[in-house]
Amino acid sequence: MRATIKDIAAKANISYSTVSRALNNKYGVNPRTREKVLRIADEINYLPNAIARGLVSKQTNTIGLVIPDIRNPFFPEVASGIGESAAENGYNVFLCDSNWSKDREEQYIKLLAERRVDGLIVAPIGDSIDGLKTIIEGMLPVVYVSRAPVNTNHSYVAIDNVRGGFLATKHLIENGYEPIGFIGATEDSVTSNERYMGYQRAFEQYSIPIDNKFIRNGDFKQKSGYDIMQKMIKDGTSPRALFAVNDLFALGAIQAIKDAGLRVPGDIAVVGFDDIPVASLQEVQLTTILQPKFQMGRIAFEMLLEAIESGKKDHSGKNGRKVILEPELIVRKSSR
Amino acid sequence: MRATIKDIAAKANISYSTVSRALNNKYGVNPRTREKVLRIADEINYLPNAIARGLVSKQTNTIGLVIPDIRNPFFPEVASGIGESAAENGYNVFLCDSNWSKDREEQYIKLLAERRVDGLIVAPIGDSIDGLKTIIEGMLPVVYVSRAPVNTNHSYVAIDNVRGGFLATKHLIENGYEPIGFIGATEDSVTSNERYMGYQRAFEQYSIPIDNKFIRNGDFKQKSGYDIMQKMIKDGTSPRALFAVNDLFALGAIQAIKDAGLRVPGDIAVVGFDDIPVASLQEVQLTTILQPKFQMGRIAFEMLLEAIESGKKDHSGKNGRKVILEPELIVRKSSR
DNA sequence: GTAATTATAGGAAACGTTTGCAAAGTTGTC
DNA sequence: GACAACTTTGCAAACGTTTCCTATAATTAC
Repeated sequence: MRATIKDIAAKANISYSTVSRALNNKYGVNPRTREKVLRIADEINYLPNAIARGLVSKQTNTIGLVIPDIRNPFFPEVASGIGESAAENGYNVFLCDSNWSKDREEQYIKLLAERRVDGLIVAPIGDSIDGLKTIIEGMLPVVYVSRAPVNTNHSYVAIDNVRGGFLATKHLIENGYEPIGFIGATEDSVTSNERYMGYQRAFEQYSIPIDNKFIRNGDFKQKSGYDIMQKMIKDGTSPRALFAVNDLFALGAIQAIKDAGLRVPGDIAVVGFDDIPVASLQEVQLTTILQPKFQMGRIAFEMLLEAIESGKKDHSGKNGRKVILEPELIVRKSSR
Repeated sequence: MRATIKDIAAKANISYSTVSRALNNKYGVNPRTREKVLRIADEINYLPNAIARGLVSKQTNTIGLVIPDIRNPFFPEVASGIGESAAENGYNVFLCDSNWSKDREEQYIKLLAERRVDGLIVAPIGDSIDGLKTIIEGMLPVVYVSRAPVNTNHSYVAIDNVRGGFLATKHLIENGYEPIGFIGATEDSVTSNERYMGYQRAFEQYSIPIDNKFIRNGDFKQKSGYDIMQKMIKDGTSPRALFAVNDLFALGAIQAIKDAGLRVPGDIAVVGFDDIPVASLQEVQLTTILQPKFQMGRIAFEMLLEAIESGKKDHSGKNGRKVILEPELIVRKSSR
C-alpha cells in the first residue's frame, strides 16, 4: 500500500493535519517539525494522492485537450504550444485524441469533465456542440482552438479562415491558373466551410464563375486527398490548379498527380493550408497558408487560464474572447 | 455547483446509497426506483465525479502515456495504437509530452502517479530510470515502449534496434557506398546506442574499419540532423553515405546536403529509421527501417492491461515480458 | 398464519486529503 | 508575574463516492 499522510503522522508522532500543512508549506508550522515531516516523507517514499486532494480542494491543476487527429502534424504543433504554456503555469495537460469520431470526442469531453479538469481546450470536429452542450453548459471553462462551433459564446483562438482561403485562391488566380479546384471536408466542418468562403470570395472578386465540377469533399486525411485527385484525373475533370483545405489533403493530391504521370505545378498546381513541417521540406515545397500553430496553442492556454482564474462561476462564455490570427501565404514550388 | 448523488437522492426521496447502486447498475435495486433515479439524474444533468469515485474504488480506468516528443511523427503513430487499444478496453489515455526534458519526464510520471493512474506506458528519454525508480518501484504497473532503460525488469515492446541498424548499414555497404557515416543521439540513448551496435556489426561482418571521423551525435530533431550534415560538408568530412538513427535526422541531413548543392543519393546516400509517414512521400522517398508503430502501441497497451489485471500486487516487473519486433528495411530513392 | 427466505433500502464507514476553529504552548511587555 | 499576543498544534468536518452491514418490506413455503 502506498504511504499516506497518516503514516507520516504516526512516525512523527504528530497529527496528520500538521503533516498536511508541513507538506504544503502552509504558514504556521514549526520549522523543525516541517523538516522532520519532510524527512520522513522522503524516507517512506510518500507521494501525495492528487485524487484525494482534488476532492476537497476542487482544483486539480489539470486541463483537458481534445483534438481530432494526433496524426495530423498540425495538432501536435498546437498541443506543443499549449503544453509549454501550461507547464509554465503549473498545469498539466491531458491530451485526448478523438480520431475524427464525434462519439469519442463527446465521450472524452465527458470523461475529462468527470475527472474534474479545471478547464478544457477543444479543437472540435464539427460545427455543433449538441452533445457537449449539456456537459459543459456553463459549468466548465472551455476554450476552442483552431476551429469553433458556430455561434458559440465561448472563447476561441482561430485563424481567419476566410482570408486564408481567399489568399490561397487569389494567388492561384493571379498566376493564371484556370480552372481552380477545391478539396474540402464534409459539410459540418466550420474550418472547411470558411476556407471555401474565401475561395468563393476570390472568384467573385475576379468575376470568375465557380464550376461545381471541381469542388470535392473528403475527410482531412492524406489518403482522401489522394483518392479524390485520382478520381478527378481518371474522370477527366481535373482542374489546372487545386486549393486543398489542408496540407495533408494537398500532399495526398500531389501523390495522385504524380502517380498519374503528371507534374506539379506543370500540369496541376497545388496549394494547401496549415504549413505543417513537411510542407517546407525542399523535396516537397508545398505552397500553403501558414497558421501560427505554436502561438495559437499558447494563446489558447492563456485564455483558458484567464477563464479559470477569473470567473470561477459563470462559464456560459457570455463574455468569451475571440482571437483571430492572421494567415500568411507561403509561396513555394508547388504553385510556381 | 455540480449536481451530486445526494441531490438525486433528495429529489427521489431515497438514500444516496441506493442512488449509487441504481446508477451503477448494481444488483438489488427495484427497477422502478432505478428508472426514477436515472430520470432525475438526466433532468438535473448529473455527471459522476470520477475523482471521488477513484478515491474509494482505487481504480481510475486511466493510464498515462509519457513520450519525449509529440512533434516527431513516430510517437503519434505509437500513441494512436495505444489509444485505440485502450478505448476498446474502456480505458482513457492521458498523453504527456516531456519534450526531451528529463526533468519534465520525471515530473510527468510523478504527476500521473499522484493522480493514481492504473498504469503507465513510457517511452523513456534516457537509459536510466533513477528518478522514476523511487516513484514507480513496484507500486505501479509500467510498460516501456519503443525504448527501455537498460537492465529494467519491467515489460516492454521495442524493435530489434541492433538488427535494424545492421540492416541499414549492410544495405549501404552492399550498394558500394564508402565511407558510411553515422548520426546518433547522445550517449545515454539506448535506442541510438543499439542502432550503432548494428552499424558496428555490419562493419565487422564486412571487415571494414570504423572511422570515427564520420560518427556524430545530435538530439533526434531535424534541425540537429541539418546542422550536423552541414558541418560535415563544410569541414570536408562528409561520407559517401549516411545512416541516421531516425528519420527526422535523415530528413534534416538531406536538407543540408541539398542546400550545399549536392545530390541524394548521387553525392551522399541517406538511410533513416522509423519510417514515419513523410518518408514514403514520392518527393521524399527516404530509405529507412520500418518500425510497426501502430502495432507496437497496441501491444504496449495489451501488456499493460495484463499487468493491471493480473498482479495487482507486485509491480517490480520481475516477470516482465519483453516483446521484440522485427525491423524491416524499406529501400527507396535516397539510397539507390 | 407463521416462519423462512428474498428483494430492496438505509446507515455508516471508508478512501486521503484540506481547512476552519479551538486548544495549547510560547514569547513578550509592563 | 500576569496578561496579551502570537505561534504551533490537534480535532473534526468536509469533499462525493462506494460498499459492507443491517433493517425493513415483500414474497414464498409449509
